[in-house]
Amino acid sequence: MDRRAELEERTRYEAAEVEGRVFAGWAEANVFTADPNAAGEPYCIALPPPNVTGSLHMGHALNGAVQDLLIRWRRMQGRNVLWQPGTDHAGIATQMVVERGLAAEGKTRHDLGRDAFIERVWAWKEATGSTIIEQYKRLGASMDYSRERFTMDDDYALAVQDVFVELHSRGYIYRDNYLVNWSVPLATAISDLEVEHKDVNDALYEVAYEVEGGGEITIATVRPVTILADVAIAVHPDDPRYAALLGTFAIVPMVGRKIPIIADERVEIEFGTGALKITPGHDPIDFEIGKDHGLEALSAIGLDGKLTDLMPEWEGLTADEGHERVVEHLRESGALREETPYRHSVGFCQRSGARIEPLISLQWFCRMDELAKPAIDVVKSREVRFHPERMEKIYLDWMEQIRPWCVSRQLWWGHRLPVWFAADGTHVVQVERPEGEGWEQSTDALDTWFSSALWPYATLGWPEQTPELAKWYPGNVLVTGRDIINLWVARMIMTGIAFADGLPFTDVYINSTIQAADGRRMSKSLGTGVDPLELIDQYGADATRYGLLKMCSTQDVRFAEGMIDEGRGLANKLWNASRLVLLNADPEALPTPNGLEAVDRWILDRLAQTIDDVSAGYEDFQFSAATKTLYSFIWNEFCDWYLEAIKARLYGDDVASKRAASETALFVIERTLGLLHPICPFVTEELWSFLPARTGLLAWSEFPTTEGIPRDASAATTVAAVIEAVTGVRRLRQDAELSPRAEMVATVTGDGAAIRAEASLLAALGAITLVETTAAGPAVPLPAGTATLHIQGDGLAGKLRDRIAKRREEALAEHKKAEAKLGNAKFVERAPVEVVEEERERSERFARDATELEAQLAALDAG
RNA sequence: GGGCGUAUAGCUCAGCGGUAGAGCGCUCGCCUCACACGCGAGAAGUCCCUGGUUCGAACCCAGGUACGCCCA
Repeated sequence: MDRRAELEERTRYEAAEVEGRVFAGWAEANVFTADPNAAGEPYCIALPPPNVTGSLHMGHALNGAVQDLLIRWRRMQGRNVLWQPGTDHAGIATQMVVERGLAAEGKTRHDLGRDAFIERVWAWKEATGSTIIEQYKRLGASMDYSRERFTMDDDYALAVQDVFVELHSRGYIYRDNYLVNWSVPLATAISDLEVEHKDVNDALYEVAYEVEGGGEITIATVRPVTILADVAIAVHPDDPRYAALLGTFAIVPMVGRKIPIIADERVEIEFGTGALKITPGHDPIDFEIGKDHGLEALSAIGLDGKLTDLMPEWEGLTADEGHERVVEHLRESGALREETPYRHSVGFCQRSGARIEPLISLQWFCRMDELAKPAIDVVKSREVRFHPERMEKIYLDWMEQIRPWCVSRQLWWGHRLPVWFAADGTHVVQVERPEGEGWEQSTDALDTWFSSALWPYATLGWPEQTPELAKWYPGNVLVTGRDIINLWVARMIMTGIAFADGLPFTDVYINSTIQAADGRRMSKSLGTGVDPLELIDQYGADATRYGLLKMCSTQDVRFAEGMIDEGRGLANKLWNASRLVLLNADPEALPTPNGLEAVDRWILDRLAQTIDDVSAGYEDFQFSAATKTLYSFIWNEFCDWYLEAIKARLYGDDVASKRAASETALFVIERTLGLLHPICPFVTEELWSFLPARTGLLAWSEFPTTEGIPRDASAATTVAAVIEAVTGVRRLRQDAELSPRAEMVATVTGDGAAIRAEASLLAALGAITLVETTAAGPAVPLPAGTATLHIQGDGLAGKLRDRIAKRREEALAEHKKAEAKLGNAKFVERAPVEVVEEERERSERFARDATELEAQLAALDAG
């Protein structure tokens, strides 16, 4: 079947039929493949590497749509683009996935041993690790898939180790016994950013401790089980209630330990009883206070989550069981004075959902303050810009009070620390195994975010000076979600400055968070998730991309499927508009307009404006605005008016007129496809293949500019008058209950030369025939302000009496409003002259309209 | 406890000093030779509340109310 017949047959745009084929075409032509030796100013985006265990969710889809828009747009502008894909190894998540598989076989990772387990993880990764990257293809993402990287690739792993060693040698990385966030089920430390805080209903217990030498002191606690590890009681130095007790000792209930009563300004006088039990082994503030006062840290709960031998008969109980026993014991002994419901915020492990135990353990930390300093400066100086701008506050707030980062994890899957222990317990930090016998590598793995912090340059081959690194680093843009700003954006900037000698990107676009339709968080566990792949199946990738980009501006949004549907509608509309033109255009016509009529000049003027607006939208990260501009141009201007206006010319016998219409329409379509391509790549590429005289793929074509497109304001005025006339006549037909296609005869009064010249346009669009007569009928005022269209027809005015009366009321009301403004001396005096002038015109126009309508009513009533 | 954001048509959202907008939904009329995933017409809004600034406020400022999110 030839292409024309094919186009005739395909009366709907079928995304499912097109997308796979078009994508394969791009792949075959290597459109996405980046070449460091190619010409063009470099432009680089590193895909924030999704978790290797993940599958595409709405956040990824939006994120991918934005990045692909930028990349396709820049590619069309002739930039040498690289969009770098890949995944991160997600230590905890991946280990959990593989352990679940083992559990199904009745095994644990300990049955296999570390090496065999890691082999098994690799096997899993080889089998399913590229799932999410494959899913990005469904979205049309034009990443260079040949460069897919993984944070555990051999050379990447070396880069990670180099950074660790370097940070250690600069004195940033150190090992210490410290209170960390401990996840009992995962048996590992986690960082502050992996802890989620939630409000929980607990109880506040007031417990009396005996004071040596008589009396007692009552403290308040939400975790009485930690009493077993108390090492002091602290009160505020200015608290008169306890001044006399300072320097004396209290006796810890149950265990009988003698502990000092000390003064510390960090105690809140108003909280509880004002006396704070100090348990450095289980609370961050207590840990600090304990350190400053030289107190020992005891642990009531061990790393296994069970009670230690501080109370030998309870050793091995779970923390919850221990809590019950302690409360029971305190109650029976009479030490428990008060138990009141208490709601407070508690940390939970993001991955396992378990309550975090703050526990002391020996971990590796990275001091961040010095790394943060230059990274703060580049944001404050706007070398790195956040979009929307206010997002930089989140970054700066965190960076300016940054704390040491616990980088070690007690996991098997991940980058093992380049730390080597000798038999005597001493250690060295270096990449290579040291010479000699008996060295054991640290069993700890690095926090996954430690390795992903290097993503923008380690994927380019750093620390080797590769052509890729030379070409694409520093990079341009990072597109991500707000929750990632501190986990990632901050760390990429910090390490980029410290190691790669430049910024990983200069713009950070934070995309909206998409909430479920009911305003809740979109999540699988809540069952509120929407699968973007299902949307792509149902509506097509173009529609999904369009909808996501339309939905998201600078604030969070509720998911609205209607926006996706709107995208589908637009794709179909563009498809059919193109069919109309391609199937009916002069076969000799090329997209180079000549011999233009007013409506042709009008649509070209509108096209030029659209090119400016869309380009500005892409440039300023205003993607939602760009989708709206394109929608209204394509649908409401090009289809609703221009195509309707030229149908008669396309079907008619006037060769020159048909030729001009064909050329103009083809030209507008050609440019529009280019403009829309970054948002809807599939339908535009498919249509491109049907254009006459095109070369190559749209994805590689030049992005439209306004160069050579004539601007014509007077054509815009004329067409606006025609549109007003046609709309007015349609309204009259509806009100008079005439057929929508009824031919109408009209006459123009007033200064109507421009509209008289467009008689054929009025006929084509509105079935209106202009005649010269003095008979006045129902009036349609035209926007030029001085011309009026009078519709001829027996009895027509009578049918329209209500409408005429209503319009008169409206005109009077508007006139009155304008007069009131003009009557205000201060307005006339202080408002800009244009505004006053405009108001004057409005007033006159409404007065004229009202008079005209009044006369018609009078004529009607006179019979 | 600290911070950020949002309240505009039935729904989801634009607009951010000078005549209240879109899509969907709704009402009415159309199978008009690109599209019924369509075409035409229409109804629908104390722009959260109270003050203030201004000739003029949905828009700026202050306070309040209600939601949402982030950080500790």
